Amino acid sequence: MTDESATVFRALADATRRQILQDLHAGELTAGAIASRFAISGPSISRHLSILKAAGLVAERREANRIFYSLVEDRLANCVGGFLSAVCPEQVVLRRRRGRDSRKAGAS
Amino acid sequence: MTDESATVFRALADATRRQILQDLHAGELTAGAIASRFAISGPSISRHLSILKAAGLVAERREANRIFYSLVEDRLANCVGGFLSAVCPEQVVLRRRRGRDSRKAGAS
DNA sequence: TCAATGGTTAGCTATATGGCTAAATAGCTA
DNA sequence: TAGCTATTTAGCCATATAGCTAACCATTGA
Repeated sequence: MTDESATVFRALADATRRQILQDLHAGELTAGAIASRFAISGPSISRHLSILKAAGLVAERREANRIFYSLVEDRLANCVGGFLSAVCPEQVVLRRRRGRDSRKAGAS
Repeated sequence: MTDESATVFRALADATRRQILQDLHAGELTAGAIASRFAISGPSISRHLSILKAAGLVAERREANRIFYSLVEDRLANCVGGFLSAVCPEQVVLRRRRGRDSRKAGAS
């Protein structure tokens, strides 16, 4: 919890990974489908996906011989939105957080 | 505009820089005052500040022989909040953006 | 069991990053 | 001008990052 968001911000530092997250907003995609959207090699995309997964920003689901990746919106919203709330709370509003600390979010 | 937020996300990738931004939320600070909060050398902090400045996340103001740094909240909110709005709009709300598209923000 | 497809892991290279110390610059004050 | 404080710039070093190709699992289907 303390500094655990570091992996998230590190993951967001790369433009390809940010684009992957954006692409996943429309719905889950296979690794191959994701790779086909970029001009870089499959293995490189695979590594990007593993970084996103390690950061908790995506989840994977295996079906037959392909792997579907999907966005973990809560994770992104909580980490990044949490940071924004700490640095410029006047400009951003987090919608009620779901999950582990939903009961603490009693503020107006 | 296009991919100009890259410098912002790159700047946010480092924990020291995120902490500096957070510290600046309380008000402007001199480079020395900022440096004294960390266990790393002054020159290193100076470089972090130049990266934040290049990203447009902080502004500097010279007074006598010290330099005061201050947070540029709009920049942070627009870049990062803009990304969140694109990836997980259901979870985050951007309060009215000031500046270039303020007239489009007719919401309450 | 073999081959084909979809992905990942290994190993390599080049560049970027972040930290340090030493030296330079900026702005006072004597 | 000299000297002092505040901060940045210049080099240097070690590690991290991102890309590539080649090789290795995993799953399905003949």
